[in-house]
Amino acid sequence: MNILSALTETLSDAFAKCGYDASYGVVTISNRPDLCHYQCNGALPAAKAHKKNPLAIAGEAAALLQGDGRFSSVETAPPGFINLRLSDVYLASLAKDMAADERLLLPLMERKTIIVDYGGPNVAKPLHVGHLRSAIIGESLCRLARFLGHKVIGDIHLGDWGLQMGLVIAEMEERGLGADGVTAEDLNEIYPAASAKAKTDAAFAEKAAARTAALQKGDPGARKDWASIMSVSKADLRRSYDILGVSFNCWYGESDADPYVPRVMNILQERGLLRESEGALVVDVALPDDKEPMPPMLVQKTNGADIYGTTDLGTLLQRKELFDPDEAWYVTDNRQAFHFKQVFRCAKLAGLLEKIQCFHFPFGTMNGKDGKPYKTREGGVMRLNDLIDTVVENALRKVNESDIPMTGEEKTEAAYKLGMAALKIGDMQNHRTKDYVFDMDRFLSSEGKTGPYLQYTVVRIRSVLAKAREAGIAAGEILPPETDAERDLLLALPLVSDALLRAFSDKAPSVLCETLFDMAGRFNRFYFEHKILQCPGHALRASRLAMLGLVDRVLTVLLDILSVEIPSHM
RNA sequence: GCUCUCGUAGCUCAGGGGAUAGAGCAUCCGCCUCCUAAGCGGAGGGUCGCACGUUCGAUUCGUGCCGGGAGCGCCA
Repeated sequence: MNILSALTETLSDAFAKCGYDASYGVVTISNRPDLCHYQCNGALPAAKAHKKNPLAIAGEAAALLQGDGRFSSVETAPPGFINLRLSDVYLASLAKDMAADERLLLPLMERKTIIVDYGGPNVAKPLHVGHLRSAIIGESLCRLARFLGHKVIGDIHLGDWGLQMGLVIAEMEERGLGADGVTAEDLNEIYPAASAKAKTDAAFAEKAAARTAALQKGDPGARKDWASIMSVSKADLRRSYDILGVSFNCWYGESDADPYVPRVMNILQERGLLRESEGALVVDVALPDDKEPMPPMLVQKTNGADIYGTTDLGTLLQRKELFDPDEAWYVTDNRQAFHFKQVFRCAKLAGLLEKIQCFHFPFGTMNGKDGKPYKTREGGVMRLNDLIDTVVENALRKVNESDIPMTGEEKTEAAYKLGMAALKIGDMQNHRTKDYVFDMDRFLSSEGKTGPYLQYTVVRIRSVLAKAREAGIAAGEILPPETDAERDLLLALPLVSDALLRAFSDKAPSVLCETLFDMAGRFNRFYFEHKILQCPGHALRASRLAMLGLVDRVLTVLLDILSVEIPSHM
C-alpha cells in the first residue's frame, strides 16, 4: 500500500480508539521537514468539534503510536500537530518492499476501460505547435492510466471530415490537380492557401462548403480526392508522431463516425430533441440553473452538412459500441471547454451516457516570451516539424560540447532524446490547465528543472551500475541509512506511489515532474557525498548498489510515463 | 456585456484552512589527484494583485474590485 494511506489508516485507528472520528487521522507529507517526515493536523478540527484542547487530543492519539517500530519518533507540537518520523529500519524495509514490487507499492484499483481522445490533428493540414500539448499530455495520461492498471485505448481522432477537407478538394479542383499526384508538401501548402482564399473569395468559400457537403453525402469524385489526401496525409502524420514517441491505439477519424451520425440523428429525433432554427437543426441544452448563456447546440448546418458537435456524438456512439468504455477522456485545449459542455449535455439527453462518463481534460496555451501564443519569428504559425528540428539541432550543439567520447551515431541519438525531453519536460512541468512560456534555451539547459537534467541523473546512475557489472560487483540488501543523504534519498522512494495516484486523480503529469526533480536532486546530493563502488565494506557497497538500481527503476518508470527516453551517454 | 480562467521572489513556476510560503533560472560565494562537474553546497531576494468577509487561524475558502488570457450557433 502507498505510505500515505498506510499512515492515515494508523492515525485514523488511533483517533477512533480515543473516541474521535476516524476521519481526523489524515496524514500528509510534512511541511516542516526539519521537524518531521509526516504530519497529522486532525487534532485541530477534532478539538473544535469536541471543545477540547487540541494538544491534549493530539497527545491521546500519539500515545497509541508509541512503540510502533515504524516510527523513530511520534511527537506533538502546539497548537495540535502530530509529527511523525520514520525509523531507519522501516525506511530500509520500505525500499526493499518497493524493489520487490513491479507496481512500486501502488494499491490495486478497480480496472476501467478508458478511451482517450487526443492528438486531434487535421488531415491535410500540417501539424503546428498547438498539436504538441495534446499529443504529449494525452500520451502521458494514457501511459499513466495503463501503469495504474486500467485498460486504455488511445484514439487520435483525425479531423478528416470537416470544412478543411472541402477547402482542399475545392482548391485542388481549381488548380486542376489530379487526386493521385498530391504529395504531403503540396498539402502543406494547399490548405493555408485555400483557407486564406475562402476568407476573401465568397464564391470559393461557397464551393468549399459545397464540396464538404458533397463529400459527406458520398459524392464519388469528392470521395476519391478525399481518399488520396487521406493516405498521403496519414503517412506524414505517422512520421511526426513517431518522432514524438506518441503512439495511438486507433487512428479513427471523424469520417469513421459518419456512419453513426444518422443513428444519432434518429435518436435525437425520436426523443424529440431536434428543433429547427434559422434553417439549421439544433438541440436545446440549456439547464435552468445555468449562469452563463447556453445557446442550443448546432447539429446540422443550413446546407445540410454535419458539424463537429454532430461528429463528436457519432464518435461517442461508435466508441460505445466498439469498446464499451467506462470513461471517455478528451484532451484538447481549454478553448473547447464550452463545446464539450454542450456535447456532453446533448449526449446525456440522447441517452448515450448511461454507462460512459465523459471528461474534458483541457490544457492551456504554449506562449512565446511575450506572453502571446507561440509564433515563428515572422509571426506565422510554427510548424511542429520545424520546432522539433530546431530543438534537436540545438541539442546536438550541446551534445558536441560533452567531454564524454561518443560515436557520431551516439551523438545523434543523444541529441534527439535530449531535444524531445527538453520539449516534453518543458511542457509538462507546468500544470496542464495553465498557459506556459516556451523558452528553448531554458528547456535545453542542463541546469535547473529540465529534461536533460533528469536524463543526466539517470545516465550517471547507469554508468555506475555498468561499472559494477563489469567488475562483477553484485547488489545486495538495502541497509538502514546512516547518513542524511542516504536517509533523504530513501525517504523520497515511498512518495512515488502517492505521486502516481495524485497525478492520476488530477490528470496532471506535472505532479510526476515534481517527483522526478525531487528524487533526482536527492540522488545527485547522495552521489556527490558518497562513494558507491569504492565505499568501505562489502555490505554497504552492495546496499548502495541496490539503492541505485531501485532509483534507476523508479526514475525510468516515471520518465517512461512522460515518454522521455534516456540516452546511453551524454 | 455575460461566463470561465489566471495574478505567489527580478524571470519561469510549484504549493495550498494551520507551525518559518517553496523550487529552478539569474546575481554573489564555495566544491573535481576520486564512480559522467550537463553535478553539488551556501548567500541575498516575498505586505502570495487590492479590499472586505467567514474562521481560533486565510496566501489558500467566499464576495467585490483591478489587471492578463480565453469562450459566448453554421471553423475544429
